[in-house]
Amino acid sequence: MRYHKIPDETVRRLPIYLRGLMLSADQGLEHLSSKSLADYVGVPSWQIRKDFSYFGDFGTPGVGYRIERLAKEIKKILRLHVIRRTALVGVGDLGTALLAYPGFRTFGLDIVAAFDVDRRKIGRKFNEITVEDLAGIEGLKKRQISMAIVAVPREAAQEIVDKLAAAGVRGILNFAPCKVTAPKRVKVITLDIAMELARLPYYMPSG
Amino acid sequence: MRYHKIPDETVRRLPIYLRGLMLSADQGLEHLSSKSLADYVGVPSWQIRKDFSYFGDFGTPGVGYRIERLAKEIKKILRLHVIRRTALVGVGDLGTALLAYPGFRTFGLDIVAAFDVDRRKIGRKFNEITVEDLAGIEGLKKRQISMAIVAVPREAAQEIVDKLAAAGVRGILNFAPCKVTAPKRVKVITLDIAMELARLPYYMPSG
DNA sequence: CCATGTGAAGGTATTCACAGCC
DNA sequence: GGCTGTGAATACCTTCACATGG
Repeated sequence: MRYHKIPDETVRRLPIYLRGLMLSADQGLEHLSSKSLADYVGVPSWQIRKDFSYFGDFGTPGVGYRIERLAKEIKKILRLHVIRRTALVGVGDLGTALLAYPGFRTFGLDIVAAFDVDRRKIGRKFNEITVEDLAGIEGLKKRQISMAIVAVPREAAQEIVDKLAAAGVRGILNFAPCKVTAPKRVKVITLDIAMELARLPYYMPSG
Repeated sequence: MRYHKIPDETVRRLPIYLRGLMLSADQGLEHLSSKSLADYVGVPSWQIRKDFSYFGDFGTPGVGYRIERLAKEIKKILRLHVIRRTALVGVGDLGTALLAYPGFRTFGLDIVAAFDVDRRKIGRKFNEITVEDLAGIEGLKKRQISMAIVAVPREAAQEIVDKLAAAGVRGILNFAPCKVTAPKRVKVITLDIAMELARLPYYMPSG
């Protein structure tokens, strides 16, 4: 194996593999072939092997991959080997759902704070998390929170992103349906749910 | 302009453009240059022009694009020119949030039915939609519902997809964090929220 | 003169096929 | 025999530069 930059598309697939590996580990398996994983996650086996080849030799020909070891390595590459303390901004319908969503924990992502402007929500508890006033964002750095989820209306999104950037947050998952800009030191991923649904009809057979 | 297959990546961007165009139309604008749209949606102007070039000549050199006409054409390509009646399966935290989500309407997507197994939820009303028993899925075809959103736990997802496929649904947006299979006549897009967040640390400067 | 539309160039990701190893 | 790892071939997408047209 030689040095390779890991392609973005591979990075996008790594969490898929990771989930598959962790679920297999839960079932008590030790080894897994690229073919089995392929069946499980729905990515072709050659793609899986190619992807893994970018960052090391983890497989044994004739046997497969050592699940435990590979999972650990993928976590390290994705920088998920440490628990990521995450803040949620915007405790509306979507925000509340995200607070309750169990899937983040799987990846070592832990929502530890929630913020909202709405006075009626501040102080209320959702899933062990007490909603705080927006002003509290300033204290994120001290609380070692470096990631945030933005689930506020479109009009408020940019302002919130600015505040988060100022507070030292370095990664933001934005659910608001708009472009937001941030300093280079902050990575923003925008996830617009409606847009995923919007391209579904295009691919539906017979309109 | 000659015949071109529209690349998948372009299809992925079309809803972004569409939203930008509709918002510009709301502001009373009639024409828009690729440069202005670029600033607005965060996609380079040459990419926008290239994307539009795949399906026709809608621009006027020196002036820009006629917003109204282009928006209509994009809707037609994405097959969003008719209202899409959509069913929601799984009225948990996420499902409830999706029922309340205003963003779908923008694209002519209309959630008109909701299903759940939970007896306590059946009969309750969320946002004008009364939750029905899962068995009601069978009647989707008669009700002219051809799309569905799946927001159930992982374990139930495949079974629900099977039911939906049997009921004549042709497009499914799956929020369950797992691979699901469906007949070729049904297009499935899986959107795993946790996975988007999981690749954020990789791109965060300085870990 | 300004902005579109597009060939051509360049880059990136997917797919294949098979050598090499257990 | 079975499965990995990878160069090479292919397909796809992005980027550029500019001819073309209002």
